[in-house]
Amino acid sequence: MNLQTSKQKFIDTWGLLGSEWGINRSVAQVQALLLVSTEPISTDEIMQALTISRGNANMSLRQLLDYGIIYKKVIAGDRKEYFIAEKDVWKWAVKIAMMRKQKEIDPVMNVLNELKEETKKDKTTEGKEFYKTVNDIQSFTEQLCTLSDKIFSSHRGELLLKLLKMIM
Amino acid sequence: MNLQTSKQKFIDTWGLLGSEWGINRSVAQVQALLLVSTEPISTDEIMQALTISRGNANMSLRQLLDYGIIYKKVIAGDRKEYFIAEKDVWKWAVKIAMMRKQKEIDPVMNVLNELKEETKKDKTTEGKEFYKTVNDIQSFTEQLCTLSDKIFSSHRGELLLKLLKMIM
DNA sequence: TTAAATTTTCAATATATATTGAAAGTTTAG
DNA sequence: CTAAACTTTCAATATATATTGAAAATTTAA
Repeated sequence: MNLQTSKQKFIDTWGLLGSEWGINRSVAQVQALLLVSTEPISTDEIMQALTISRGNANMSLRQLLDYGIIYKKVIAGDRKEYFIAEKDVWKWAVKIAMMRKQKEIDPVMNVLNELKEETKKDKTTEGKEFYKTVNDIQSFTEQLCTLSDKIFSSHRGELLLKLLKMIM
Repeated sequence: MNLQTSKQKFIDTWGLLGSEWGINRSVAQVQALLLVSTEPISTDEIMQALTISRGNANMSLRQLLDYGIIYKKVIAGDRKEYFIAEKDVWKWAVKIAMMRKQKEIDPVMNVLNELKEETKKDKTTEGKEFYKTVNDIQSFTEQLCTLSDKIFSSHRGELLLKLLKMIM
């Protein structure tokens, strides 16, 4: 298998994983393509490499720029925009995790807190059971978020390595 | 807001979160409904409570049973099947995490390992760069999986609590 | 047995999500 | 300025995913 085929396999696999985890396939593929590109590439090159439309390529690039996991790169003497990927896995993984937490976990946590507040004073068995269920999920999630915040906010995972050593 | 309304809000929120993370909305809602039910409930009651079809209710229940996060409950003198949820958040969270790792992460890790194997001997700059990219992702993921395995395999999160204390 | 109750299956259908592509908007070289 | 190069937008369309519902299969009470 040659390198180009390997790169294609990487792009396809990454796209599939994304779609299984609620990240648009094209977006994941564009990130993958940029990750395995040695040179900055333009929208036209992305369209060609992934056989996607200009609109799709543009929207995927904007989303990745918003996430802060790819960058624009100016090429002297060329009007086109070129793009490169953040290559440090830690950096981009942290950004994706933070973004998804903020966009999807935090709103759920807010609802759970509201539900706790609303049922706190309910003294029926049913009310107390509901409160407990919500509270269990809420405090479990909070613990996981706290731990992952700590791990991700420590530079380049030194904390993770320390923790791994500690518990092995 | 009364308890029934709160329960409905919980079910809706849980269904939305599921769909954002690649878990079928109905499946997530059925789990949520069982989590907030004080009594075992039947397929018909689920259909009515969530206004979903018999086929959908049945398939969602089978999936949750497969995951091992809900159980069948026999009610004496009744031919119908009744269902209850695993209420221990740790237990069901671990099962969901393990299942998704096996189904979605492990196959990706296998591809990454294959790609490393295929490009290990490539001595071109491009080949070495690709190898590094794949290796970075692969070893990062491996570290996270190792840590989460340790946390999740320790009973009811005592390890998580220990880790949290340690790093605060 | 057998027939009513219950569960399962899956082709048809509906819904949600992703993608296209061309028109509109913006930027820049000359 | 202005026209070509380039980017963005978004209604139309295509694709993927979820859901239905009725027929088939299975189970069980009598």
